[in-house]
Amino acid sequence: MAAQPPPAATDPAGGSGPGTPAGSPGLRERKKQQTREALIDAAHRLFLGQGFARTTVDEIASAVDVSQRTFFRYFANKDEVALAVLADAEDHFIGLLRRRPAEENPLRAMRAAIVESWRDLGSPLRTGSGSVSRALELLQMIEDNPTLLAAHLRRVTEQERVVAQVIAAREGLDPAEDLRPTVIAAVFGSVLRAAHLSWTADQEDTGPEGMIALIERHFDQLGPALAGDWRA
Amino acid sequence: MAAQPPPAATDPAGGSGPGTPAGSPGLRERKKQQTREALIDAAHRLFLGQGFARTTVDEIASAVDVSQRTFFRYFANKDEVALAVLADAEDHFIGLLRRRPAEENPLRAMRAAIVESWRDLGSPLRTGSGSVSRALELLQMIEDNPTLLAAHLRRVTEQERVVAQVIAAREGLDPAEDLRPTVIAAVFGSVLRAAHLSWTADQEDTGPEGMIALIERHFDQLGPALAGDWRA
DNA sequence: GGAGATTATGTCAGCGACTGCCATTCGGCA
DNA sequence: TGCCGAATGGCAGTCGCTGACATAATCTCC
Repeated sequence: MAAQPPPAATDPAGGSGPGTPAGSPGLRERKKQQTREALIDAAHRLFLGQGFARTTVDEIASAVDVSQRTFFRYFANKDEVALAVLADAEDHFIGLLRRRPAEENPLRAMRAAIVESWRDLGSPLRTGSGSVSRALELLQMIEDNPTLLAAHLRRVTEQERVVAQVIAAREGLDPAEDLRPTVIAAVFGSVLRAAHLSWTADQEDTGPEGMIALIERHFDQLGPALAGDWRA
Repeated sequence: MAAQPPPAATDPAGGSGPGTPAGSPGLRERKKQQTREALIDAAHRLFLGQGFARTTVDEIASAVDVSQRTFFRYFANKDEVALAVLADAEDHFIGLLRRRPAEENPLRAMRAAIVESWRDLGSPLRTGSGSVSRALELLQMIEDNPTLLAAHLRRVTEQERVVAQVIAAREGLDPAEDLRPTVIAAVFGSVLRAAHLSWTADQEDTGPEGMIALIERHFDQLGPALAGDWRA
C-alpha cells in the first residue's frame, strides 16, 4: 500500500524487473532501496533536529547527495518522506489482519492485529533499532504540524477503507450493501487515533507495551461509551 | 471556530472594532464580510468550473478585484477558501449541540444536533439558496482531491476534539480522566464520514432529506456492527 | 564481453503557493 | 477637517513541485 516509491511519475522502484524471477533483487533494485532508506533517514534526522517546516527538500537531497529532482522521484512530496515508516507499519498491520482466524469477530480481529503489530514494531526484527521511540517522536512531530497531520489523517482514512474491505471479505459481505464493515472500520480508526493522542500527550510510557496498554484501555471504553446513560 | 478570517497574519476581519458597541457592524466591517464572501463565491465558481488544482489564487483574487496578497490575509491558504462554508456549518452544528437538553444521552444528542444542522442548511434562512446542492458539489470535489481531503479531515478531527469537550462538559466529566467523551466523539465522527462517503458515492438523493436519511441509516448500524457475531 | 535496449539520475527552466516589507489608501472618530 | 489605526497593494524572494531533455548507469541477450 505504501512500502514502495509510489505516486512518483516514473516510479524508480517497483517490483523487481520483468526478467528477474524475484529470486535476487539485482543491483539496481538494491541501490534504489538504499537511496530510499537513506533519504528517509536523513529526512528524519533533519526534521527532528530543526523542525519539519524549517527543513527544505534541497537539504534532504544534498544530505544524501542526490539531486532534488531525484528526491521527488522517490517521494511525491515532502510529507511522504516523513510518513513513510508509518505507512510501512500500516501495511504490516493489514497483513496481520488478513491472517487472523476467520472465527474471530471483526472487532476482536482488529484489536488482536493491532496489538501484534505494535509487538512486532518493538521486536529487534524490524530495521533500525529503536523503531518505537522513533515512532513516538514522529507521531509527536505530526501532531504539532498541521500539514503533516492532514496528510497523516488522509493516509489513515485510506487505510480504513482497506480495513473495511478486509472485514467485509472475512464475513462474506459486500461493503456497498452492508454498512457494518465501513462503520466498524471507522470506529476502529477512531479508537486508534484517540490512543495515539493519549500517547503523545502523556510523555511517559514510551515503550511498545505502553502503547499497547493504551490501545486496550481505549478499546475497553467502547462498550461503556456507547451504553445509554453514563451517569447510571 | 472558523467563521472569521482566521489564521491570517494580521487578521483583517475580527470582532467589530474596540469602540463599536457591537450594535451596528460599521462600514469597514461590512466591507470585510463582503470581500470575504465574494472571495468564497468566486473561488467556488472557479473550482467547480475548472477544478481546484487548475485554479490559481491569482485568478480568484482578480475575479474579486483584490490583490493576491489580500486574498492571503483572508485565508491562510487555498484550501481554506474551499472549506470555508463547511467550516461555518460545523460551527453551527456545535452551537446546536450545546443547546441540546441535558437529559439526552451523548449519542442521542449528537445525532439530533446533526440532523437539525442539515435541516437548517436546507432551510431558506441560510445565505445563498441551494446551499445543500452546493455542499454536495463541495464534498464531491473534496473527495476527489487529495490535498483538499487531507485539509478537510484535519478540520473534522479538530471538530471532534471540540465535540468531546462539549460532551464531557454536559456529563460533568474531565476528558483527560475519562476516555468515553473522546471515544464517543471519534465514533460520531466516523459515522458522519461514512455517511458523507455514501452520499458522494450515490449520486441520487441530493436533498437534505437524503443526507439525513443516510446519516440515520449509518447510526443505526452502530449497534449491530459492534455486536459480537455478524453471522448469527 | 560487448552492442543495444531500459531505466535511473542530473540539470535547467518555469509555475504557483505563500511570506515579509514598505508605501498607500481608506474608514473611524474627535 | 485632520489625525490614527487598519486594510490594501505591490514587490521581491523562498520553496515545493513538474516537464523536458541529456547523460550515465544497469540489464539483456548474443
